[in-house]
Amino acid sequence: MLTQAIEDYLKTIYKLQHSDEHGGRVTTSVIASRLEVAAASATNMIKKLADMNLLIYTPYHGVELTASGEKIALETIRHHRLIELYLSQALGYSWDQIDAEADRLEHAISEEFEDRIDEALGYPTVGAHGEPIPTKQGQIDHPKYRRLSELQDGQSAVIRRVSDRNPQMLRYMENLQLRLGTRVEVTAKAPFNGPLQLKIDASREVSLGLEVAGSIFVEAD
Amino acid sequence: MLTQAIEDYLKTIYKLQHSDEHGGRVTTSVIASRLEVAAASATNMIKKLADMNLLIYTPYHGVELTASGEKIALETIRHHRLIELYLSQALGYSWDQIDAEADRLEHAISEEFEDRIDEALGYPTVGAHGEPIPTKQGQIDHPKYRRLSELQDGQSAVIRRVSDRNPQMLRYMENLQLRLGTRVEVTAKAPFNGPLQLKIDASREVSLGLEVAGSIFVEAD
DNA sequence: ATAAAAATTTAGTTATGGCTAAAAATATGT
DNA sequence: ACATATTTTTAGCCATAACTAAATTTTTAT
Repeated sequence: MLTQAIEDYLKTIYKLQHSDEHGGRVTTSVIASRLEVAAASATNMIKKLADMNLLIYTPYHGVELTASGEKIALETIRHHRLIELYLSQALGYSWDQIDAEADRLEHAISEEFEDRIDEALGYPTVGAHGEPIPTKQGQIDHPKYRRLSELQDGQSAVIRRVSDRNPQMLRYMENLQLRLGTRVEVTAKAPFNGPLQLKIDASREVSLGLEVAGSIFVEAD
Repeated sequence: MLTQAIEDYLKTIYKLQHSDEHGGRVTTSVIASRLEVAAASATNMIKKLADMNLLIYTPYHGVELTASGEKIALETIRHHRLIELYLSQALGYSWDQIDAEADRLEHAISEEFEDRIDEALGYPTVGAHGEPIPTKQGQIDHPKYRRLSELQDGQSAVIRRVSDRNPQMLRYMENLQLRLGTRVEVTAKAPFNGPLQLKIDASREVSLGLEVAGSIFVEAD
């Protein structure tokens, strides 16, 4: 019924719909590249999902999840984020390892498992990388944080979320002790898209490239 | 490469080879019925596994795992039993729930996950139902316990393993507080394969049917 | 406006792992 | 020993979900 592939597509489409990067338009090629499959494979699956009324498909123009498609996506995302948090809190996984493990486990766990780790974690609302965790009823809000790269010289902020796209980058951030809740202050900003100088926890100073700074989401004072 | 189906077949074949019930001969139909697939499906998979050198197949007569087939089977069984124990110890699952959950998770976890729960459990050698847990190197021993149903009137023994085949029966045992390590004494045995009278933990007395008693393995004094 | 480029879909293929029905081999009972 | 029953295999089919190559549609650039 609900195969792993279906859950993966719906989850990916949901995330694309709610990311600012593609202007709301979720096309075949973006889906395909995120899932690392050929565009033709994505077209096939999209048609199948449209037949199942999980999304609305306008050929050549993109897709949009229906209410039932979104429900399944949010359930999958909830599984993923609870598992990620459990791996890091209960089993000592590092930031860069949890996504890959959760990608496989999210399709294998029961509702029972979901409930038990939810309880063990104290009913968290935010995942290991700061993402919101949808409730069991499918409620979720998307707080709009600013990218660290957008801060002006002299501004101070607290890290609220980091992108989980690149494990190597996550490892780099972890080494710098850039964690959720960490206070950072931009002490200098080099021109021509140069790196920014950062004071971490009011103590250490580091120079941070824009790619990394753009992957860190902060709440400014 | 190693699909879920392959791991399931190898695990099942290993267990059948080491169970006393079928006299060592592991046939297509026994495999098929354990996995709840049609006999023709089992034949197909068996031929595939033989091509992969994971087992030796004598058409119309049965299969025997090769060293590499056994290695994969033991890794899968190790995953399964570690997960079962983790579910019951760390997440509070009951005896009857862990097998089904572990059946799905065993194919999804990484070596990292295996190592972490192994450590969290204190490197256990015995699973939640008393089964031996293969080592990472694939070592395992099969202690030969007697069935509670085989004990004579007046004999006393300690429960060392229970069959995990029937969840309802597991729930029944759990309700009676028949656990690993529980001391039991046969106080009476009804003739003509009748039930046996059991004193549990030197206190409560219950009457136990032979089917249940045959699913409990004990170490007699 | 239209030709070239890019994105998307269609058509056809592959691998996995099920299934049923029919054929063949093995086991059983008299 | 041999007819019947049972087990197993073969043959052919189906669904899932990937792929490449070719055709089609949309977008972009002149």
